Amino acid sequence: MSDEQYDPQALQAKWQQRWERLEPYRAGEDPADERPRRYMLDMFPYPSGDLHMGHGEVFAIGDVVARYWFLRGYNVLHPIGWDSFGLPAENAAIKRNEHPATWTYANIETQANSFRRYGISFDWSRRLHTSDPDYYRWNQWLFTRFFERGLAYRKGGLVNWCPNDQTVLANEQVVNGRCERCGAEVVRRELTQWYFKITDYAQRLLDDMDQLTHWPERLLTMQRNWIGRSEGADVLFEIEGRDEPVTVYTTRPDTLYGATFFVVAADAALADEIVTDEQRPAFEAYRAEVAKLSDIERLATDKEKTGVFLGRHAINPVNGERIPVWAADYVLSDYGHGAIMAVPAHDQRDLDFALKFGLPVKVVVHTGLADPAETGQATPGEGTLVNSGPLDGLGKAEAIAKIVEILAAEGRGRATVNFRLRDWLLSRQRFWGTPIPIIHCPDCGEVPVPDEDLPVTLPDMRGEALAPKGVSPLAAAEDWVNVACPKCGGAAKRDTDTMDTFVDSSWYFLRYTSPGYSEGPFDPEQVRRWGPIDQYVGGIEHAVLHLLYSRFFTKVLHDMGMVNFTEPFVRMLNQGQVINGGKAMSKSLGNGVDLGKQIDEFGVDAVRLTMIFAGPPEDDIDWADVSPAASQKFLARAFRVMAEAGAAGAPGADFAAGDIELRKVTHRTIDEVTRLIESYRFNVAVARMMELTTAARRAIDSGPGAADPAVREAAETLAIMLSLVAPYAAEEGWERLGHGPSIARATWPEADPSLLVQETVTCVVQVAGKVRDRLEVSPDITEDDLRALALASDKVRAHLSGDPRKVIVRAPKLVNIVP
RNA sequence: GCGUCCGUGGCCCAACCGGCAGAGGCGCCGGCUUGAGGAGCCGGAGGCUGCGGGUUCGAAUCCCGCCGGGCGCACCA
Repeated sequence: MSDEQYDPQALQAKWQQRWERLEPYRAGEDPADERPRRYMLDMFPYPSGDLHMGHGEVFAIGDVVARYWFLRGYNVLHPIGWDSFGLPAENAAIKRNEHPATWTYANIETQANSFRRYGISFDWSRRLHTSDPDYYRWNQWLFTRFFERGLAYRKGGLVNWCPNDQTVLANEQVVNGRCERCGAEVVRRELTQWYFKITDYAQRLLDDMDQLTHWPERLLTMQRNWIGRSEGADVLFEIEGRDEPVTVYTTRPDTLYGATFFVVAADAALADEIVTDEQRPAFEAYRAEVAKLSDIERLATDKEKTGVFLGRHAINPVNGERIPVWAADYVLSDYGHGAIMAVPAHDQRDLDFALKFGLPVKVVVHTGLADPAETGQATPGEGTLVNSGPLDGLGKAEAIAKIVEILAAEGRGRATVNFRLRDWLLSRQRFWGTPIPIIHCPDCGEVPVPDEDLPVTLPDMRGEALAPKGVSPLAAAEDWVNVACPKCGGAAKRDTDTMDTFVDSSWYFLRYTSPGYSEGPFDPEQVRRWGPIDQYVGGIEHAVLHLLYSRFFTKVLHDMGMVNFTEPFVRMLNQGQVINGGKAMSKSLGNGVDLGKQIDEFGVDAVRLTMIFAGPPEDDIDWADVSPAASQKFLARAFRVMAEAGAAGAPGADFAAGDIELRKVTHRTIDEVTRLIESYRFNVAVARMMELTTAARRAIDSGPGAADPAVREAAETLAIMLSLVAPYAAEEGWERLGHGPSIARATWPEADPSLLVQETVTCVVQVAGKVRDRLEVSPDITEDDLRALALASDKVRAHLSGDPRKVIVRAPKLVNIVP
């Protein structure tokens, strides 16, 4: 019976080769192809080495969906590519004294081979690598378009600097004061950098979330928090001795009468401008102190308030009161206007500051709570306005409306909206990325490289030349840097920074629709045909990185008339992590599990099945809790059913002649698995496949036997359903059942409704909520009949002493009698 | 601290709209098979659904409060 042995490695060798020849997963390109289209995408990998367990999970999940769509008859686009620019390649190049491309493309080949073995249903013909000049030239082209529209600009300011990676970072890449990539503490530096004006799209990024009805709620919440919209008012304060008034932003203009001091961000230009000569030494000392703090120290919530008096006073516009102006680091220079009015009675931060420096506290909202000056607890809640002139007696909402009206009439303020979101800092002082296509000309300024000169390719640099020096390595490539200005022809220099690699990934999903296109980043016709992406699968860690940036890019491209939708990803699934023993796998813990070794030991199918069966796709998988060996056992069992059924008969049997009991199981399974796959409960779907396998096994051993058409029907059904998760076993089983390759071209089975109806159902009869009897009844029994039947039951009557008070009938499944 | 999701046999996990707590897997125990082991096949045990209250004829499911955990936010005025 060795013929029915399940030998995963042999099947892999056999079918991987055949699939490569058959290409069953190529997206249909024929414009006359009438099949409905679906676009399935997994977040493309960074080629850091071979594929790891995390990849194994994402791609196994995505493949269930893609393969299901193939079987449902869709024209499916399921592409793969590599996010191949980035720091690790550069670091490897320095260490090995070679070009970053060497390491990068070697890893890509390794991963591509592993993907092929892993049996993912990719359309390999659309493969792309973001580090190819053919790809990154379009980054440059897009950058130029953004620049022309004022969406890419350069400005100076304090930026996040990673001392380990020796480059600046976007706000999104700083997590709790640490570099998102390497974990080093980020410091702040004053630098001139390129930005994308994502803040122009803040409101739309928020509004269009209405379209994202198939995104996980927590992901939307993260983006909402990140964008951080708030409503409030701008209020103008005069500063004694300064001509222009200073604007502050507040969400509580109703508390304006309670402002007892004024705070300017210590690092804001305004502080430096208005500090008096007398206070300057103290201010400068303070500012230097603050500059030394890391983000982690600065943002510690339990940190004591610090600050320094600037020697000046501001005038409260509503009552003319003189209030002292301080500098402090709890006010941020890049939010609002970098200055605030402080209302210590009703804002905890202001109160902490006031109590520390002995500043007055004035209650203007009566909340019924104790005096903040006494308790140290600010009262930020609602109440009735007091000590506030025309606002007295009003509630919060009325007071805000009224004060805004008054301020507006006097030209001293207006209602406004603010966002926490900052512009996207995109320049990086590293080599292995897309050169920014700008030429700096002493006469013409920032001149974009003309489209016909794109791509600006990277100069050939390797090894030590790439070592981080705090400025881009490109600056050292003099032949490359020095160019003629495209406008005036004079001597000029290229910008030496490269783009954040998140630029690359912000539009790659559009390129897949026409990867060879040379007239633009993508063929708008093909994007219309395939887009937007029906299902995207990837990690939640990209919530306010890649997923936010891609949404922004899509909107800009929409405004440019290049795409016909405003949201790129219709449905989003965040898979969980693969962990081991309750902890993330890591080298330092020594608890890593190697995907390749798991596959060597258990086979691709068993590893994939384990990933899918472990639990809901968004849950973490603890590899210590699951059993690839058990998966392999199940696959062997399923395989034997297919092989035995195949050996006992031929395709085309009349299923209707088969064993009715098994047929019912098969069709109930089809019905349930279809629903389970469509609702993404893949783990439960696998459980149903296991049951079907058991039922078929029983039919072979102790029922009608392997030759019964119902057994064949069950086996064929099993093969097709199993192919979503275990393509090798399924494909071989399909062949044993007498079908030609590939199972990817088979049709998803349909349940016969006549086989789903049950002749009888078990009705539970309860007395006072306790089960006392079970009745076999017809599914369409009437309530009255069921009630009579239940009351006639001896077992029920044994628990009744007289007439029941109430009888609840839920035909046909339940009767509850209340005695 | 605030918000949010979650807590079901020893373990991973099911349970449609509130209606018999258990589908599937791991582990454990037993039987058949085998020279033995493994594999295979068949069967079994195992629970106050985190705790306390409430709504209901009926609660794992809905509501409130605790306890424990995950995630997010946390000087953004």
